[in-house]
Amino acid sequence: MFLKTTEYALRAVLYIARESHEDRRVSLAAVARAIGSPASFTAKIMQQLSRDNRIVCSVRGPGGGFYMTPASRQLPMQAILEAMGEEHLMTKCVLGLRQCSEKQPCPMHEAYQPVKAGLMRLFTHHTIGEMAGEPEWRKRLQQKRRPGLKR
Amino acid sequence: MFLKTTEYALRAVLYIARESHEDRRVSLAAVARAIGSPASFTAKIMQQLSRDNRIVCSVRGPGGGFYMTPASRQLPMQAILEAMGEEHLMTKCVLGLRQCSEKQPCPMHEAYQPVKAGLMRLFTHHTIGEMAGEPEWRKRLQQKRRPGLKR
DNA sequence: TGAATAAAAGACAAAATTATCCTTAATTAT
DNA sequence: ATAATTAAGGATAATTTTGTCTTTTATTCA
Ligand code: FES
Ligand code: FES
Repeated sequence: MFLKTTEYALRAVLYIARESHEDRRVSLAAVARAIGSPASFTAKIMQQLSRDNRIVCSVRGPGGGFYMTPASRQLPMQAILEAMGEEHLMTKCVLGLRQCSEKQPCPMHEAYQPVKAGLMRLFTHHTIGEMAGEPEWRKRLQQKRRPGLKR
Repeated sequence: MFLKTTEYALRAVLYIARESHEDRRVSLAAVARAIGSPASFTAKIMQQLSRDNRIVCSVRGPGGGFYMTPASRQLPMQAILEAMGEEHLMTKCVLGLRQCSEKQPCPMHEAYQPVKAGLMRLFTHHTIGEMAGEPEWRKRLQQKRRPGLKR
């Protein structure tokens, strides 16, 4: 579905949102650990996410790290996709045609419509803060290491 | 969503299904033209799709080309994904975690469920032949060339 | 002020995907 | 049989994505 970069971004933002809700600022290392992605790669992703402090804010130096303001936690999930340049995935044609519309529908368009609508709804009708929600069973953000795979 | 390879595959199969319904066999060149993908790349994809004649059948030599049997047109769309090794996309976690299940749901799992179900339904409840259907407005499989982009 | 810390930025490397080209094998028609 | 046609297969290249490493900049604290 999404690029790995974007998947990491979604996981990272949800993690930071949760920590920020408890007024905790988190380091790059902590984010990487929490979402199970390589630290130096995570760094690049965090740069995209904290550009202009649009989604997450960053502070350098001792005790620094990343956090989200209550305001940015009110952003729709879509904002993460936009920051990663993958918002088109919600609206693109399932066959990869340049545009998806009723005007010139592809053979799958009609049947795909509900899925597309669901995707759009998923990312526009839920805020980051809401998705990051508190219930214990919503905590999973890191996959268990695949045994015998270094890193 | 899918790899470009898979998008091409979906378009190619739908095209061939339609032609086969009219008892026409189509050449590689015709397929590439119809779906707007580079011919030599399309060749590779066709190889995957005609391996063991599982989805499309191929015949070499003059007048040769590709076609689908009525039986293979009865296959669910999913079969194309399987042939391309992308069937996991229907069931994978939207955050990219290794497994997606109620047992260990990610923060988006609940909200994502309807989309996932829709995706699965889309590819399991529709046959290739059905998707390739006849109505005029279902004919679009090729995107107009982007002006000023060589190929 | 100076040293330590942590993210930003940039250069580079590896891997996967996308794409091209050339040779081979199968089939048909002459 | 031979030549022509068409897909299969293999090698290689370009591009994009993914990942690493090093240097720089900002911030804090002693
Ligand atoms: S045009 Fe293909 S899904 Fe809408
Ligand atoms: S566990 Fe993430 S979508 Fe199901």
